[in-house]
Amino acid sequence: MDLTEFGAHLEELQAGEKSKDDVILRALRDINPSSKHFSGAIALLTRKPFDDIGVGKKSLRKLATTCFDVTHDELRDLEREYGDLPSAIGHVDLKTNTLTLKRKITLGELYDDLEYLRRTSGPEQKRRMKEMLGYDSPKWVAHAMLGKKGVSLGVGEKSVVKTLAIENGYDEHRKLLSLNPDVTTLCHKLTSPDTDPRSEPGVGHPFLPMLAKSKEVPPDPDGDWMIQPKYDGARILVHIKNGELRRAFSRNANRVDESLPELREFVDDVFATGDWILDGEAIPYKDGERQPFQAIMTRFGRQEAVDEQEIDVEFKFFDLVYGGGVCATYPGDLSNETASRRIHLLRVLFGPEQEYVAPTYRPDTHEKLNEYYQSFLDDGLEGAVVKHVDAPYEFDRRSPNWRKMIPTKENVELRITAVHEGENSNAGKVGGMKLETEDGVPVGHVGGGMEGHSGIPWEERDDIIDKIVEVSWRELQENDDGTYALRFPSLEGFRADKDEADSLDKILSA
DNA sequence: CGCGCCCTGTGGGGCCAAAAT
DNA sequence: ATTTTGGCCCCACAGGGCGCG
Repeated sequence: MDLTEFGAHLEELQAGEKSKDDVILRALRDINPSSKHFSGAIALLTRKPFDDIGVGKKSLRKLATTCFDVTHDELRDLEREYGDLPSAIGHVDLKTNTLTLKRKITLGELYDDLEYLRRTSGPEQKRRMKEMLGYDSPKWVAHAMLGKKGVSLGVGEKSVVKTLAIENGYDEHRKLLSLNPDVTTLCHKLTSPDTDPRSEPGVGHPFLPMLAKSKEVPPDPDGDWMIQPKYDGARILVHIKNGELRRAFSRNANRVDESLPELREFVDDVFATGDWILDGEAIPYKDGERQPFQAIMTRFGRQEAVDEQEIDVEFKFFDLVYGGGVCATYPGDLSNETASRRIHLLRVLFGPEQEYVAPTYRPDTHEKLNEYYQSFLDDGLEGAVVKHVDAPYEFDRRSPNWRKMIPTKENVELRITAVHEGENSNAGKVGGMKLETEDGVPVGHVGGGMEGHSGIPWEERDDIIDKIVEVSWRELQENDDGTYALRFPSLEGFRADKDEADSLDKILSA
C-alpha cells in the first residue's frame, strides 16, 4: 500500500460523502496489522501519533514556497479556496509538476520519515521535510507532518478506535482508548487476533483520567453527592510500585515526574509499601501562598533538572484508581468501586497525613452544599467538584457524575483594535480580535463564541475595527510586565448600540 | 422524531525550548 | 539579543452525527 493509493481513501473522508466507518475499514483492510504500513495508516487517519513532532503550519508554509513555484500570499489564497494547507500544497503540486514522475512511497516509509522528523529539528529537519514534499503525494505528506493541523477529515482517534473495536468484537471502546492512550499500539492490538489491549489500569501504565462536566446544574443533594474543592493547578496521576514512585502522568498521559522532583520526596515520606495509583492536582505555592495557575507551568517542559525551584508545589489527591500489594482491602483495580468507597480507601491509605487528601464533604441539603462551595471560594479556590457517591471511575469521560461548580463568568464591553484571519475552515473569515478597554489598555484577544463562527468575511475586517463587543471571561490576569489579559474569554455578541467600552477600573472591580 | 451526548474543530492565555531573525 | 514558532498545561464554544427514549 503506497501513499498515493491510501490518499484516495483519505480523499473520500475529506469529501465526507460516504460512511466514515466504511471508509476506515476499507482503507485498513489490506494492510497487515503488525506492519509499519499499518502504523503509517493509523497516523494518517487519526493525526495523533505525529502531532507533536514540531512541524506547524507557519514553517510548512514557508518551506512550501521554497519547494514549489508559489508565493506566501498565493498559498494563503489557495488555502482559502481549498480549505486547508495540505490541499493547497496538493493543488500547487499538480499545477507545477505535471511532467516529472514522482517517487511513490509506502506508508511504512512515511512512518519512518515522520519518526526521523520527531528526532531532528532545525535545518536537518527542514532538509528532510523538503525531500518529503517531493514524494507522491505531497498533500498527504503535508497532512501527516501537520498532525491535527492537517486536513480536517472529521475523523479522529476516537472514531478510528471505535470502528476498529466494534469490527473486532470489543466493546467499551472509549475505555480501551483511555487505558491504551498510544493509539497506534491500541489499533495494532485491536486488529491482531493474538493480542488484546489493556482493559484495566495498571501501575506504570498511563491512562486518560475521569473528567468533570462543566455548565451542569448542581444536583439536589439528597445525601448521594460529595463535594470537593476545585484546585487551579495541573492534573497528575501518580503511579507507585512497592511504596516507591514509579511514574507520574499528566491529564493527556505525558510523563511529568521529572518536572515535579518533590513527588519522589512525597512518596518516600508517606509510602512504605504497596502499589497505588493516585489521582490529584499539583498546585503552585510560594512562601505558603497559593500562586496563579501559570506558576505551575514553569515546571513543565524544562530541559534542565528542576532542583532550585522558584515555586513550591503541593499535592492534593481526590481519588484512588488502583490499590494493591498489601492486603485484601486493596484488591488492585478500584475503578469499579463507588466513589465514596474509593475516597474512603484514599483517606485510610494516608492515615495521619490527611493534608494530602482533598477535603471531602457530604452535604444533605442544597444550603449546606452551597455553604461548602462558598467557603471554597472564600478560601480563594477556583470552585468545587460535586461527585455522586456511587459513581465508578469513568476513564476519559466528562461524566455528569462529576460536576464542576464554578462562578458564573463576568461580562465586559471592549473595543476591537485589530483582527486576524481564521485557520482552515475559518480561512477567509475573521478568526480572532484584539481587545482594548476604553482607557486604551490591551486585554488580550477573543475568538471563541457564537459570532466567531457564523463568520465575518475577511474582506469586511476593516468594518469591525473600533466597534464594541461584549465578552465574557472568568478572570483578569496581570502579568509581570504590567500587561493584562482576560482568562477564558468568549464572545457574547456585538454591541452596535454602544460606542464606548468599559474602563480597566470597571474590570478590576468586577 | 427529537433531544442529548460524543466527537471534532474552532478560538483564548501563559510557560518552556529551540530556531529564526 | 529579541522575536517567532510549536508544544504543553489550563480552558469555552459550535455544529454534525448518531443513539436512545
